[in-house]
Amino acid sequence: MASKLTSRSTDYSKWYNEIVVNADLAENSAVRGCMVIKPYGYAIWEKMQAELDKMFKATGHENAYFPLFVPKSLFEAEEKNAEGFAKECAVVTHYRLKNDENNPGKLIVDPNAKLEEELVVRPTSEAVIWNTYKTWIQSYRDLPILINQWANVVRWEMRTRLFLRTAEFLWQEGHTAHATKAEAMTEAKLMNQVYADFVENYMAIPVIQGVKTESERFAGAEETFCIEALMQDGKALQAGTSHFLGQNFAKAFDVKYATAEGGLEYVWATSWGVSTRLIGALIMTHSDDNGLVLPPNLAPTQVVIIPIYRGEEEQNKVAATAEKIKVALEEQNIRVKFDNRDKFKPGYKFNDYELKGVPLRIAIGPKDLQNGTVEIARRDNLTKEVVSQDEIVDYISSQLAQIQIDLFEKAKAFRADNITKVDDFKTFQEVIKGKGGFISAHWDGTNESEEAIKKATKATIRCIPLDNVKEAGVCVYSGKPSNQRVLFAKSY
RNA sequence: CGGGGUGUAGCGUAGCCCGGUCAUCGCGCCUGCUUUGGGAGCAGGAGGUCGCAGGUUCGAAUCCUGCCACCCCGACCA
Repeated sequence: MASKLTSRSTDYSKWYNEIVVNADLAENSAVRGCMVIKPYGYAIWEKMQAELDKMFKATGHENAYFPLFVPKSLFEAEEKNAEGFAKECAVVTHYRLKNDENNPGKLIVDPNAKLEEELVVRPTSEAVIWNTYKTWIQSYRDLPILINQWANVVRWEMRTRLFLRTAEFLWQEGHTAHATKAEAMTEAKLMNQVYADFVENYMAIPVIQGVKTESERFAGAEETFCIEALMQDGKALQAGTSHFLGQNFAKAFDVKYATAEGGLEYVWATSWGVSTRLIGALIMTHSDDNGLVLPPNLAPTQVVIIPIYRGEEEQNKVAATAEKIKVALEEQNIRVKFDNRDKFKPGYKFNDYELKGVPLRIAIGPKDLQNGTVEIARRDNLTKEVVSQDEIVDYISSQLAQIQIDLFEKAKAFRADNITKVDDFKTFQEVIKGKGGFISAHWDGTNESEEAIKKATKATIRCIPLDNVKEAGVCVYSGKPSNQRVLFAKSY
C-alpha cells in the first residue's frame, strides 16, 4: 500500500485534523488561510515554547512584548525590509464601526473614523522594536540588548498552506542589538545553533545548518542562517532562520551608541525566529499511515494506560493497579494519562491514541493482574512487549529514551538516502522530478544560474551548508568553475 | 492574481453529463439490551437553507450567470 505521507501529492488533512483545522471564521469572510489550533495541538506548541524558552534564557535572552500595530511611517523606514513585506501586509485604516441606517442590525465602517496614518499589522517586528531600541540605547553600557518575544504575526500570502504558511501564525522573534559586528555575527550563528539543537534533540528532526544565497535572504538582512529539514515526501522545509542584519536597521532608525573611546557608532543587529510551522515539520517528518507519531520529548502525553476488564468489580481492580503504576511513573516526571473511561472499548482507545501519536501504551487486564505483568506497545514501530510490573518504571524510561533516538535515527537515515550528489544538469532534472530530496551540486555562485535552475526545475538553493568542504568542480548548470557544492531542493 | 478541481448532516460520500418519489450510503451522535486483550453487535431514533445569490423552467442538488471558500499547479513566501 502506498503511504499517503510519502506519496507525491500528500494530503495531511487527516493528521492535521487531530490538532488543527482551518478556521471557518464567517460566511464570505475575507480572512482565509487562518487556523484553529485544537487543545492537543496547542499542548505540543506549549511544550515546544517551554523548551525553546529555556534555551533562550540559558543563552542570556529575556522575553518582552511589543505592539501588534506598526504605523506605516515606521514600517517603511528600512527600505529593503519594507519592500520585501509590502505585498503581504494587512492594513488597518479605520478604528470604528457604526450602525447602517439603510440596513438595520448591520454595521458599516464609519467613514469619519479614518485613521490619520494607516497601521500595518506586523508581518515581523523589526520596525517597532528598533524604533523602541532607539530610546533604550545611548551608550556601550546599554549593549547588548538580547530580547525575544512570543507573538502572532500576519502575512497575507497569495497562497496559504495549513501550518506551513498560514495567514496568521504564532512564533517567537528574537531581536538583539550589539556593539560590534563580530558580536552580532556570533549571536546570529549561536541562535541558529540553538534552533538546530532544539529541532534535533526535542523534535527528532535532523537539520542541515547553512546560509542562504542572496536571493533567498531575509529582506533587510546581510546574512541569513537557516536550518533545513527534509520531509517524507521529498520536499525541503526551512525550519528556522537567524539573520545578521548588519547596521541596516540601526541606520534606518538612527540607533547610535557612545563608544568607550568617546566615539559614536551605529549598533549591529540580529533577528531570529521559529514558528508554528515547526508543528507541520513534526507531522511531516515522523507520522505514518496510522496517524501522528510524536517524539517523547515533546509528546503532551508520553504514556497512556488503558484498562481491560469485564464488569465494575474487575474495572476497579485493574484501576487500582493502573493508578499505582501512574504514580510511580509520574514520580520519574513521566507524563502519564490513565484512560479509564467506560464509554469506550479498549480497541477504540488503542486506535485513538495511535492516531494521536502517544509514544507508549500500557494495557492492563485480568491476565496481567494474575501474572503481575503489563503489555507495553510502542507507537513508532508498533511492537508490543509483556513486561513485569516490577520493572515497569525502568522499562518505560528506557523505552522513551530509545524512541527519541530511534525516531531521530530513522529520519536521519531517510535524509541520507535522499541527498543525491549530482554533476550534470540532465541528472539534476531527473532527480528533482523523480526521487526528490536534496541535491548536492556545484554552483557557480551567480544569481543568473540560480534563477535559471529554479525556472527549469522549480528547485531552489536551500542553503550553503556551514560544514561544507571546499571542493573544486564546475557548476551543474553553467559549467563555470565552482569551489563548493550547495544543496538544492523543491521546498514548501 | 493566472490555470485546473471541489463544495450535499459533525466527518467522509452517491446522485449532476440525461432536470420530475433523489436527498444515497458509511462513520459519528441519541435510546435499549448484549459486549469489553485491536476501531463491538442487534434493534430503534435524531440530524440536511444540497456553499451563497440571482436566472431559466410548471418543476433545479442537477442547466446558466455571478460571488465565496477550500484543494492542487504557477507567481510569492517562515
